[in-house]
Amino acid sequence: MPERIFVAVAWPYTNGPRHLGHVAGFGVPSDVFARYHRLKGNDVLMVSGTDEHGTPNLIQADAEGLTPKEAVDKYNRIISEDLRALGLSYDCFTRTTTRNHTTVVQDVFKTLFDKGYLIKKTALGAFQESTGRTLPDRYIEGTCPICGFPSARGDQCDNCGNQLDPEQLINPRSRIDGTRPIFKESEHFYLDLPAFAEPLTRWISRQSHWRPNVRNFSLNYIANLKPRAITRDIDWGVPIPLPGWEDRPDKRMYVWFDAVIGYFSAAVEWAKMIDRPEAWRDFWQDPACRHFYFMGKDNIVFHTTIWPAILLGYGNGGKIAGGRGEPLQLPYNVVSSEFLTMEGRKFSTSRGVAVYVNDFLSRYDADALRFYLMLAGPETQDTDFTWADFVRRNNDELVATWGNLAHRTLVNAFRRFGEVPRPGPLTAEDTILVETVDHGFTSVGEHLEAARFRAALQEALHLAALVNQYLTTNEPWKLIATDRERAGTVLYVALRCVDDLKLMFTPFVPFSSQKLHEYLGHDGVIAAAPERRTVREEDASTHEVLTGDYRRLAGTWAPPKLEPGQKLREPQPLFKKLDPSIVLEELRRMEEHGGK
RNA sequence: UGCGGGGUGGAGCAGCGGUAGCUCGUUGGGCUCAUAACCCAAAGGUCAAAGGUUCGAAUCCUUUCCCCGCAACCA
Repeated sequence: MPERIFVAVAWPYTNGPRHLGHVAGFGVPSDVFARYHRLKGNDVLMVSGTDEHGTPNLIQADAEGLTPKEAVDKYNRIISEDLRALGLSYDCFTRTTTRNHTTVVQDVFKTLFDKGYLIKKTALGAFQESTGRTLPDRYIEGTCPICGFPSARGDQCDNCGNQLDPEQLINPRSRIDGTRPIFKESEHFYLDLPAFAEPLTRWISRQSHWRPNVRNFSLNYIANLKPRAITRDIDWGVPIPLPGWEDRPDKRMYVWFDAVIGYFSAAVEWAKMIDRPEAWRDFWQDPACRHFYFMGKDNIVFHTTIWPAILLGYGNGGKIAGGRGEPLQLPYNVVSSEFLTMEGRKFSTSRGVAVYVNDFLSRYDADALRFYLMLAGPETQDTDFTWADFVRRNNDELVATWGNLAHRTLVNAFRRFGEVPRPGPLTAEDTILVETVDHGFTSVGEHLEAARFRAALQEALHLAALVNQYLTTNEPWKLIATDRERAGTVLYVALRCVDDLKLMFTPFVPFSSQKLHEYLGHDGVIAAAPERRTVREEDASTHEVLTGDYRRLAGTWAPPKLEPGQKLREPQPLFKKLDPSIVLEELRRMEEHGGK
């Protein structure tokens, strides 16, 4: 029976193009997961979008001499094009500046307010005089009152390590424009997190399938919950839907609050987009629908405590859910990644230690990157991206093991038979190989189910190696002269296995799997590509989303039928071998951009 | 500084009380349908450091060092 699977992917921030570290952590893993579930025949909804409000976006806009809207438009376009080119199959990759998102966020806010989960409090905040905007602690610097370090930040001194409050700094100044910040009292709404401590504790305690560290960490965090501000003094964000607040240009929702609600609003948008405006309920109000969240490790508690608290508070209330159906679903699991470093250093945009996705894809294939990230990426611990390792894994593992298997099998079969050969009687060895590879749907599938992507890919590669071994031992290219039927049988068995493996590799390397599908003489799509589409909203505004039709696939997560006599198409190598000289080239390129 | 995670051959990982194992890479040999797979052999680790428990420790305990995240109005 098909299951419903909701795949929620972290929202990239629009203050610049995204680099490999960003897509390594959540982009590619979530897509592999979604593609696997679709092949299994499950009903998948995968959503995300760009996170476009907040101070860093404003600062970026100022730096480029753009209005905030112009700047986020620009980066939304770049980022969504990157994700499309990577083949990330979102059902709805949208943005936080849409009409729909505003409506949903305001509904959640209003509902929490009506239910008494919001607290009004006054706190001392720092402001930039020129703009009247809040100045986050880390954007203030000054002389450390403890050690005298002249460039201590408002939250802590990098020299002596002491934590600070920004008003303690001597000669505080804004890191944005150098002016002296003003400290004044300001009134804000806080989410009453302690009110949810008990239900959250009960809920998390039951999540025995979470990784122990995620669970323990979250329980530990809940023990010290404090109310958390959800509004700010800023003019770029979702307006606060309360009398006396909604018309104030200087008060907006805090960006983290509006962004996290995107998981819900994007599903609502998707439902409208497919002209079934209630369809989001299938995913958000069906207790059997499992929600998987993909993010970097720095975001875990957000998704295990703060976001669930908002969902618990909202329940099935508000205008959107409208008192109908079940309360909104809580996360089933959070799949967090560790961090990727770049040639031994942290990614740093300002220091030029970064490889941007669009830049990377202008020279290398998406599948090569996807393969590398899933095999050597930061799944369970921080890992280092090096160009040398990228080249090696591409050439020695992707090209040599899987690409070569597919190619040698196809080339031999195509040249000698032109079609899938009709097999004679299968030997015990033939049968065992086919059964072993068929079993991959179980073994690889179990790993994917549990989000153990590296293990899943290794298992598929291992099976490919077995088929390589089989071919070498049975030598159909020699048999062809003496025993054409046996040669055909061996090639049939190998093609059968390649057809199996094609499906197992599809979630990882969709572009080449689709090509292979066609070389094998099949029709239809097994790896649907996302596309950008324009959405028009009620207020006539438009924006672009990344979406696609992924529901009618010409393949399922099970041994396919490969009919003898099916015409093969002329094969081409699936992957490109990389010249080792690119390692130096890329390192030089990085240095030119300031990386040292 | 607190809390949590991690430090095992060149890389990625497994082992979690009985004197280190897997995959890839490296070196030498064989074979060759193929974007060279496959086969055979070999090199390479004082398991971050020190102390302790034990007949015996990557494996348990203590301390230290290093990396990372959270605490910190960063999203």
